[in-house]
Amino acid sequence: MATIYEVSKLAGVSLATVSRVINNNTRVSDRTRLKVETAMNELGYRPNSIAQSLASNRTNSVGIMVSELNGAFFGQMMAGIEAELRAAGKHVIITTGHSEEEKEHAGIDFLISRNCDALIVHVEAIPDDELKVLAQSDTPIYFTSRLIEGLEDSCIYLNNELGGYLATKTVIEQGHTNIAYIAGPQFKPDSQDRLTGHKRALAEYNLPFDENLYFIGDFKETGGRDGIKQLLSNPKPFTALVCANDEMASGAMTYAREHGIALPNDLSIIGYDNIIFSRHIYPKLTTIDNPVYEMGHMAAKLVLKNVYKQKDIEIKHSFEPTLISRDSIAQLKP
Amino acid sequence: MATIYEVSKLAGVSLATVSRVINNNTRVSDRTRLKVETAMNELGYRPNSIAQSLASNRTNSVGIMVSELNGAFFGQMMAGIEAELRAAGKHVIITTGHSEEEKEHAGIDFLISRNCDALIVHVEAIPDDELKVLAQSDTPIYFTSRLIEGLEDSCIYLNNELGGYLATKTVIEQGHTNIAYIAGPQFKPDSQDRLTGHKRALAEYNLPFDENLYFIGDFKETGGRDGIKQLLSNPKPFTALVCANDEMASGAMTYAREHGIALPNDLSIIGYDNIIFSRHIYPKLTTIDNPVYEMGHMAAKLVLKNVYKQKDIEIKHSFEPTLISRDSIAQLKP
DNA sequence: CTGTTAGCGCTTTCAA
DNA sequence: TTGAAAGCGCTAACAG
Repeated sequence: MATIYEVSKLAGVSLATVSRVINNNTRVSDRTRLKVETAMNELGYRPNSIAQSLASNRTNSVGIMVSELNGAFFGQMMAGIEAELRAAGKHVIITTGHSEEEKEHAGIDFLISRNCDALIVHVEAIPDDELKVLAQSDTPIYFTSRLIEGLEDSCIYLNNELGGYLATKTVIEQGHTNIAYIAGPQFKPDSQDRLTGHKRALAEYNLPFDENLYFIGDFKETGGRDGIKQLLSNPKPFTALVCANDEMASGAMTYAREHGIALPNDLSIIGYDNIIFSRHIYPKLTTIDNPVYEMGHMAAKLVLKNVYKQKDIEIKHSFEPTLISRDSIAQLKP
Repeated sequence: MATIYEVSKLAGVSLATVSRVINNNTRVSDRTRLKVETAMNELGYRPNSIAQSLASNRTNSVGIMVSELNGAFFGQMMAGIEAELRAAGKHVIITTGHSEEEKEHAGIDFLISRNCDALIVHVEAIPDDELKVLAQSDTPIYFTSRLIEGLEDSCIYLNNELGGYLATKTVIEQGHTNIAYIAGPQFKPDSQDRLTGHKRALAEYNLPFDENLYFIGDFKETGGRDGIKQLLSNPKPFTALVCANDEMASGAMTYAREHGIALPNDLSIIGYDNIIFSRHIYPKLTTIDNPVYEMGHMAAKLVLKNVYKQKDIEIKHSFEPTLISRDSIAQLKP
């Protein structure tokens, strides 16, 4: 591979000049630039990005940590981030945290050690105060789907409390009063907030929160299956089921159907996230839209603005969930 | 951030010695090693991976290119690769090709320019001969889900012809003779092979291939919708529908149900890939298992063995698809 | 507008 | 077993 040195020799200029044309540094005469470019083409020269990074202390790469590489939610998130960053000539290094505190720490350490210019991370297990410590690091770090007190400017988040409220309110307004709830893992802030919203809606309509109608799932299909199974075995009957995400709703629907429960007539179900396949399951799932893709974009923009100093970028930190009405909720006839 | 130089001063040894303990180079006395390690801890020293890369000409990173970041198929692929590589202390740089020739070229160029030690790519648009040229590059490059003549040792692939054959044979054996087929984009080798298998099964049972029962989709839900809509409007009736992937099968199912077609009694449907949600749609989709996760693992192992010279790794280049029987096929009563 | 010259932080001969 | 020293390929003052 040709180096900058060979280019400079062939073009009859100095190293510095070659470097200037590589970096589009303005102060190069057109004639010189042409000479250099010709030499570069002739040699098939391509800058060594490692050397560039070492010398400039910039890698043009941003580290991403998601919980899982597969899974519709994180797919959307990554896609949103990558699209924006790539368009700006930056690239992403992706790693996973698997929602485990230790692995999340390892992932962040790893990304920092790769000299990323910035990090965009979706952390679920590490508590807020440790995050605040991490945020002191030389590497700027931004958080998705999470609002950390004191670090608001580094967060892009969804109003999950509102989403949880919306979901439950929606079924209540269809006449349901016996409403079961399958929550996500309670160490995850998202899950907590959604649950809080659920309780607020209940309270608003003077409905009690009943432990017999409550189950904590794992945010996966199995959580939905296990949840509805448990709920069905409790003494308390219910006509509606609110799930803290679409995967669990899907799992619950499959189980319900297998056990002769007609959907949505015998049981109304609402999900959360509006992941791609929610409209392809049967009945089509009514759910709460979580604009993950847009949030991914915004997180990337935040980096572009703060770290790469791009101008004219508007940042929106807080996103609002919206109701997506489809076919999985039946109006309860009195 | 502390550098190796400061560590060497504090430990009272040379740079070279510090470097040796970083790299577990054997020839260091225990006493010296201890001194150095103490100094490293004291300074909170962490090697600068960029500098390491520049000096050693090794980045410990492997570049991955997939078509999409979201999508169940690629999620599985990435997860398989990353899990294996990460366990070996290597990491991944991920980029996308979007199944477009130009973008795929750009993606590969980009990864090479990042000095990846190797590439694992899922290319769909670039033709074989260009791939052979790319394979000459200094950066070793491996291919998933594709068999390129002359580059067999660099490929991890599925026998898609067999899968296509299996799918169609399965519905034939349930008594169906009027079988529609929704193919994937025909520039993709996978799609071609699956179609070839379909035709072989047809031929084996002396069934004609009828253009009226054939549609080319886009491998997405919309392809399935558009496909079945078109097929239904053709004069030729059919009792079974073979889809070249699960997404399209799902789209077709949704459309069919919306139009009063009972599944699977009025129409049997079989998919391909066995992506996660295929078991959660209704009716549960009978499909052909595509062991993407395992293939991802294997691609990573190939890199570990060939590039990082790890011993005792068994490589399997060719994978076989298998039938996953679920509920979307009905036996045709004569 | 262009060239000179220090490094960036580390690895890797080569000698000792 | 250890150290000295020459780069890896490039950027970024600074001087001209």
